[in-house]
Amino acid sequence: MCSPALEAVGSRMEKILLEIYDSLYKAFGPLHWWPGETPFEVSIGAILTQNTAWTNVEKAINRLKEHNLLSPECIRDIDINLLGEMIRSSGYYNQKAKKLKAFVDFLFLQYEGSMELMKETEMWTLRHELLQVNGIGMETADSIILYACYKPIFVVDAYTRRFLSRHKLIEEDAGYTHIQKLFMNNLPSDVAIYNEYHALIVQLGKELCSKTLPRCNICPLFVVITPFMGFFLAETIGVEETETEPVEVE
DNA sequence: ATCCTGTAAA
DNA sequence: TTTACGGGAT
Repeated sequence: MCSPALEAVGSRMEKILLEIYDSLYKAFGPLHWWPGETPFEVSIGAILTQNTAWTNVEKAINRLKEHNLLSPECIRDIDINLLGEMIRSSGYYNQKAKKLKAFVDFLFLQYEGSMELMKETEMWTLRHELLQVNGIGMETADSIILYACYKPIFVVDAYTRRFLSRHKLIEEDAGYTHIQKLFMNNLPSDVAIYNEYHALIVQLGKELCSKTLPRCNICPLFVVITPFMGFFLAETIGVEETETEPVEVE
C-alpha cells in the first residue's frame, strides 16, 4: 500500500475485519482450538480433517491413541493398510494413510522426526517445504504452521471464501492467496488472533453461513457491514436489488 | 472436472 | 434419500 487512496482502503478493511472478529467472538468465542494437544497430533488432525467432519476425525485420532500409534515413529513404521484401517472413520482412508506416511517421511528426512526442530524453521520457508509433501496443500500447510507451530499465518478455507463472498468483500472466485493477504495485510500479525479468527469463521460457516439456507436472520454479522448490506440482502434473502428503493426487512 | 470415502444430519 | 464435511491430486 503506497498511495493515500489504497491506504484508506486498507484501514477501512482493517476496521471491517476487526468488527467482524468482535461480532463473531461475542457470538461464539472463545473456541480454544486444538487445546492441550501435541503439535504432532494437531498435524495429523489437519491432514485427516480434509473435506471431512471433525467428529469423524476425532474417532480416528482416538483409535490411534488407543493403539499407542500417535507418534512419528509409529506412523512411519506401521503397515500402510493397517494405518488405513485405523483411520477409516475419517474417510478417504487409503489416500489419507498415504498422506500421513508422506508427512512423517518428510518429518524424518528434514527434521529427524522432531516437530520441535521443525518449528524452528522460518514460517514461509517451512510453508514452501510442506507444500512439497504429497497430500499437503495450502490450507493444510497453513493449519500446521498456525495450530501446530504457533506461527502467525492465516488459514483460509471454503467457509472463509463463502462468507466474504456473500458480504461482497471478495469476488466469488478469489484465490487462496488473495484471501490470505486480505487478512494478513489488514490485521496485526498475531498467532492468537489468527487462531481464533479462523475457528470463529468455521463456526459461522457451520452454524449460520451454511452452503444452502443460510440463517441470516440470526447472524451476528447481519448489522456489521453496513455499506454492503444491499448486496447482502439481495443475494441471501432473495430480494431483487434496486437502484433507488431501499430493501425492506420486517 | 473427477475421484477419493465414512458418517451423521437434513 | 440427499447433503455436507475444518481438501488435494490427477
